[in-house]
Amino acid sequence: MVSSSTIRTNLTENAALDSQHLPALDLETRSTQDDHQALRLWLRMLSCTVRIQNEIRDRLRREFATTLPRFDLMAQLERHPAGLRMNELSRRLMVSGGNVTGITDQLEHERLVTRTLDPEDRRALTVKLTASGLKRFREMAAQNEQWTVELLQGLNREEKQTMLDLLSKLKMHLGQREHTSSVSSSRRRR
Amino acid sequence: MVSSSTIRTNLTENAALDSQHLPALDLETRSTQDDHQALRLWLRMLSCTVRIQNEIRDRLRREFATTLPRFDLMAQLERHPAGLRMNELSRRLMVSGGNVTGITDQLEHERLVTRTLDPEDRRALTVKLTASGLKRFREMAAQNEQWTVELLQGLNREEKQTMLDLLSKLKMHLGQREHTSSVSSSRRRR
DNA sequence: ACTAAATAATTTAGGTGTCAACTAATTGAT
DNA sequence: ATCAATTAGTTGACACCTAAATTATTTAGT
Repeated sequence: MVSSSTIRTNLTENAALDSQHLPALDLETRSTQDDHQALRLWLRMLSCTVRIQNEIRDRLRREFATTLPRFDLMAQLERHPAGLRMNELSRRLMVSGGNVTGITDQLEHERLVTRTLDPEDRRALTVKLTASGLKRFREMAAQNEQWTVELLQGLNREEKQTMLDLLSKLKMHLGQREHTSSVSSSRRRR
Repeated sequence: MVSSSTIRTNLTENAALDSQHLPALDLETRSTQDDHQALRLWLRMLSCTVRIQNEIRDRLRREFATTLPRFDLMAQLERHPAGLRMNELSRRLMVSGGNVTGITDQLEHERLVTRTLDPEDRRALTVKLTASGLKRFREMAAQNEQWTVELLQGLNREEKQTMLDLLSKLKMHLGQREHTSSVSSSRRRR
């Protein structure tokens, strides 16, 4: 559901010390320990993601003269042959509407997608892949899949599955927090 | 070691189906299965990272009127009170040198860092936090740590540790691949 | 010593990203 | 039926980010 975006976050990891089992700790130190654990996990996650993303960005540029945002937008359209509206793309790619406008402009100019007026709702547009857009995307997608396999080789099948499961859990909780936080934050601000 | 950056990558996850144990599969289908597994893992990782990053970016903007790249650069400087040179910052933040120039410009203008000439090497500059920069950073860092604890609440202590370990392993392999790939890619291209 | 190669930092051009302000169309409460 | 509020999309201003070119300095091979 996310889309190609530039990850930007604080990465300040401190290698080494991956304490395997933490035996009973003084309860007072526990919360600070947990804090550091969360921060370290976040930084390491970000670090890995940025590395992989930078590598894939480079390869897309060198091999296909394109960019990640374009690729991601096309990926969404490939899964939805009937086309998607701008706001749907924005939601799925997790970027702002203005951003989607810009990327769609590029792709339209390259004749890889089309914008068509929605007869149901004259405010809306439907974006679709063109035939050549689809063809181009499939070439890139095949390569992209191989690249991710290569880049994630460091983990074996079981490890990948474990991580996938943990990330699912995390994602679910992030999704839940979404509403409560937007309510509380808008309340906070007015 | 990474720094705040904008993650940009293809996210196209398909919710559901987190098959827990995969019993003996037809060997022929195995490789494709693995491919999809790697791709799904990558997309889910990206999805989670982008969400967390977006949330932290928003909070930094609202509460401190700053940005992630600025925060990340300051975080590096806080760990190195003697200061860092531009190329070191670039390496640690995993962004281009030109980018570091721009962010440093901003922070210097806000009087949060200083650039001083390195007497040892007249090409080089040393960037340091100012007193007010350090004060400001510590306020933000405390909040930032609380935010990450909150955002990663979805995983318990053991789960966070597992994920940290898996990411360490992944990161190590990514680091190893670095050389071989840069060699092979430069060889490929000329 | 001299000069070619390497290194540190900046600049430039262009894509990506945000937010906030805007236009146009639709919805919905009276 | 009307008109305020909402929704879809675009635009503008500005920050970030990269790759490639540029300047200035240092290093190293002869």
